Amino acid sequence: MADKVTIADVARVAGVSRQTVSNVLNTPEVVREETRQRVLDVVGELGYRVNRAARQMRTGRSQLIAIRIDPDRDGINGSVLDRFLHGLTDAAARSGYRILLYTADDDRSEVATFEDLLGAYEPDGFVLTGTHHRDPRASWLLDKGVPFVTFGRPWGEEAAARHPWVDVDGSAGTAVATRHLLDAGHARIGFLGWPAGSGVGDDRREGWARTLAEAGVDPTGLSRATSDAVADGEAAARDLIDSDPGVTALVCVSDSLAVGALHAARSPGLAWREDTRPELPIAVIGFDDTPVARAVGLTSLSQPLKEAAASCVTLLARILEGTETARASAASPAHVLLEPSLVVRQSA
Amino acid sequence: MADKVTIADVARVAGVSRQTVSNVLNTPEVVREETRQRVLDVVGELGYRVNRAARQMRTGRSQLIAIRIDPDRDGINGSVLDRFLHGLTDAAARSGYRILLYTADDDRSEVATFEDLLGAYEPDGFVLTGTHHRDPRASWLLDKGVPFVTFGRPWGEEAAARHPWVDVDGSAGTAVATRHLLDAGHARIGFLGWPAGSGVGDDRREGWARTLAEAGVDPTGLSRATSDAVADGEAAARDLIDSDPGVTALVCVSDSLAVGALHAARSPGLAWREDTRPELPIAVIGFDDTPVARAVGLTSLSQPLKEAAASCVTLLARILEGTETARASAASPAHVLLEPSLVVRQSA
DNA sequence: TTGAAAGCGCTAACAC
DNA sequence: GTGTTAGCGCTTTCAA
Repeated sequence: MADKVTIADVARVAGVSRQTVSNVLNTPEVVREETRQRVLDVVGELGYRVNRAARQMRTGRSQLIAIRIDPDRDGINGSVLDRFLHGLTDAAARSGYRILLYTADDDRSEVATFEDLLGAYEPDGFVLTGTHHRDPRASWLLDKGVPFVTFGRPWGEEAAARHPWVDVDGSAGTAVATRHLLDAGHARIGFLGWPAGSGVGDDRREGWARTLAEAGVDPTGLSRATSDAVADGEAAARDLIDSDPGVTALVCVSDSLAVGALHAARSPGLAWREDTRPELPIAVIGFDDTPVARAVGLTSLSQPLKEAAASCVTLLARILEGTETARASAASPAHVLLEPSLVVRQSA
Repeated sequence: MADKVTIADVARVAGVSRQTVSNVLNTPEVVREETRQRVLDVVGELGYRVNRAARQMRTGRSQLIAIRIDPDRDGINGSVLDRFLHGLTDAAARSGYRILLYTADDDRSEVATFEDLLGAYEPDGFVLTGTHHRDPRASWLLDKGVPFVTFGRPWGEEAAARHPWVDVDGSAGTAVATRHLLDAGHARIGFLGWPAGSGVGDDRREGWARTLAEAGVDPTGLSRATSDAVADGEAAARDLIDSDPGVTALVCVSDSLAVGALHAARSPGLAWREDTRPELPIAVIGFDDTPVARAVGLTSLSQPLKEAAASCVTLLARILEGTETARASAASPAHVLLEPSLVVRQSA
């Protein structure tokens, strides 16, 4: 183990009392410049670092932010959360926090983990991801007055705006994608989405529908809903293309569905279409700009995950360090909405 | 915040001393069954949880395991570490530990982070990934006597076997892949790898070369080395195929290269080969079974990451909890070598 | 501006 | 088998 150097060692070497050292570290403005500098020198010299456990006992602050890590469900979209996690770890470190990981199988077990963590490690706050309608996790934390930020809007009406959040504007993203396709000469642009009811999915569909309508194209009948798997995306794309031969492009709610759509669009079964419009292959745009998109040349919408993570830390730190309490912030919670950007590749 | 309930509360309600409660929790065998049960009941009733910070001050143990999180470099292989991380978080929780995250840009800054972390949060141990020749991180931890396990063998001769490690047998994996191709009727099987010098890459190449040689095929000239990008894989595959028309299958060191190889294998430029052997398309096998492999139908070698993570925790916990010190374990460090498994898809 | 004392919640010794 | 004492390293009163 590293040789443990305490505040007493620093005090002794610098020839001051322990409290003076503590003051230099926590309230430097109260110490004379000369003393301050001498203490700081000794701190550097000895490689002193405040012991978090001891400080925590006095202040009740652990400098820990807890977040859940998921197994990548479908395997394709998993990478999104990972990039977010990296950004979070980075941003947290810069603000003097560290990230504590936990796993949970569902909302209920996650709440149980909250209790566990809060009782044992006492993280100062939580970052919640994958928020959804009537999220019991947010309610629980709100109830206990535990500081937290969500990456994802509070979709449920009831919980709306009762806690700070950071999100990426999905409908703005699909709007940009749709406009890109319109500009490229496509008119009948389809949408492959998830079943209605998921906040994220509905939001992304809305951006497509709105943009299409604005361009004078009726989106009715041009949308399909399916679960988030490559095979489902392929089937849905095929169905849509077959039912409406005028469709020349597809905007998808995820890269998983988009990869499936790409399979369908490039399949030999579609060869007959070459008669109809030989030089215009079916364009496909995905969402999330995952490694898979890069690998298969899929145009996709990229989320500014680094910025999102940094915003989460900023918002959380504001509650943690500011005068405002969790409850006070609940009165008028801050939020950040970021814009995704279109990464154009061969597929569109 | 959750209402803080201390050991004193439990003692009072149960009608025993604080120490007895502590004994029930830490050395239950020393307390009378009847008392033990009563105390446990009160603990459950009050929802008491030991405060880690306080315990840490006494015992010096934080119940924290630190690991670095990387930004996914090439984007494809990144998912491997993520699945490992999930498994680690899970396994650690089951053993009473939590995972603390940190980032670092290189070995030097990682060592600096070690010092920081050790001085402040005092993690009980580290899990190192991406080990390589002459790894300064392992030496530093070894030097300080800090417990750690590496996911990845100590490739350098000098550090060999001086610390516990867990790894997946890359050469066994490529051997299985090569044998699979041989069984399918392929003879001239190529290999797309990384430049010599990386332990992992050399190991994987070795498995292919050995198996091919065993089958009576001289591997000379059938191997190409390149950096780990899809485009590089495609170029290398094309080069290999062009230079040796007899090549009908490729084993690749990573899914990134394999995806590139797949592009080359399926490209129209190879149409002329149909004359040579119409019913035998060029087979490709990757390594890591990433989401990309699943998405593009690539046969690939899957690492047992969950088991690897669990083994890391087991090994670390043995040092942390056993009588053996970090130094003692350095004398004859335990290690675990796991076998990857072949996931067969359309590509081979 | 600096120093002395108290105590956060816990567990390792030791006494009972 | 159970209770008492002390102290981990720090910060927060309060006094000098």
